Amino acid sequence: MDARSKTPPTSITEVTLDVLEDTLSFYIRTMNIAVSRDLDDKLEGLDVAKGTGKITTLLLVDSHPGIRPSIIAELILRDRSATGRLMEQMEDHGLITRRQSSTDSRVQELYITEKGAALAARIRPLVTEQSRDFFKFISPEEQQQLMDILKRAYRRIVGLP
Amino acid sequence: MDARSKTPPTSITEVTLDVLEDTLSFYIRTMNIAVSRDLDDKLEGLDVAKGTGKITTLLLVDSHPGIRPSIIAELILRDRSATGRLMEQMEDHGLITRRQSSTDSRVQELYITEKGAALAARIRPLVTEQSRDFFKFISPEEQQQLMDILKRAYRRIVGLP
DNA sequence: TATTGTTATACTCTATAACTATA
DNA sequence: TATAGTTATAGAGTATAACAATA
Repeated sequence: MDARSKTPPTSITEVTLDVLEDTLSFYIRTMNIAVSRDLDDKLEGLDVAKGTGKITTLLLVDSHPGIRPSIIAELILRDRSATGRLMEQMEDHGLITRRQSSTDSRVQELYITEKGAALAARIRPLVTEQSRDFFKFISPEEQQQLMDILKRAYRRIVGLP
Repeated sequence: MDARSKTPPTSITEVTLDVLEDTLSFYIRTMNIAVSRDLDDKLEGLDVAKGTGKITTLLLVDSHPGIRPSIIAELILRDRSATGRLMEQMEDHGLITRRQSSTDSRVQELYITEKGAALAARIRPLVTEQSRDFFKFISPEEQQQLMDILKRAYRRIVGLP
């Protein structure tokens, strides 16, 4: 059988997504676009909007003073070069500071600034709320299911127990 | 209480993700990075690697001859300008052709080429397999659960019933 | 020899706005 | 006045490779 249609579709309701209809990675990828766009809107103008990594970095540095860029790199799934540029950008914005470690001069220690701490405090509720609101039409039980499974996947991929 | 640690962590296992630990959008965004990277690897050199949209476009045009760019734009969550550039790129690669509609000269009809059809046939199993393999460590039942929920979210966002 | 971080490059995506042509 | 598609631009992310300094 062939799913090919005879006349061109004139509305999205006449379209099927071919094999993507049942492909989990397709939904992850498209939902990422939607949820990231919504998050950017909610954080507009806030110095951590746009792109993945800024929020995680800010919260990690705030919660773990002295954390190293290479650890953040592993957790946000970026390489060291991308992470380095991210740190530089956040330092330029006055959110974090970088210090050379006294015990191993190759490594840097990251510390939050006052401005960074204030921003962290401000975005924590926003980030939580955005996720909850965005998935509002999915029941809390299913949201939890979804998160449990994805959390397991994430932890496995970054190498957490 | 304060989750702040006293000494800098030296391994990712000593780190907690702050509020992101329980934030669904965080996991969607990070899993997107991982799954997209893996998909790019699996499709390396294949003219549809890199970026979301090329695969969907190729399969949609193959399954729905004469489909319009604006319909594809809605389904891949891009605006018309981004979609237009995507169409141009795929036409340059000889995968699709664009024709002006005879009934409404504003709209274009997209058609697959021989080369495009061959590529579509080739990637269909690859795309399905990639998703299955990538989430192999999650049980088939849970994969299905995950997909059902995300599919519902996707359909709601693009405005499908 | 491995690790941490830097630099450079080239490519792609994203968002916005202004524009043409047609309905 | 609304719709389909184009063009231009600025900002961001991504991948890769080569590099310096240190362990």
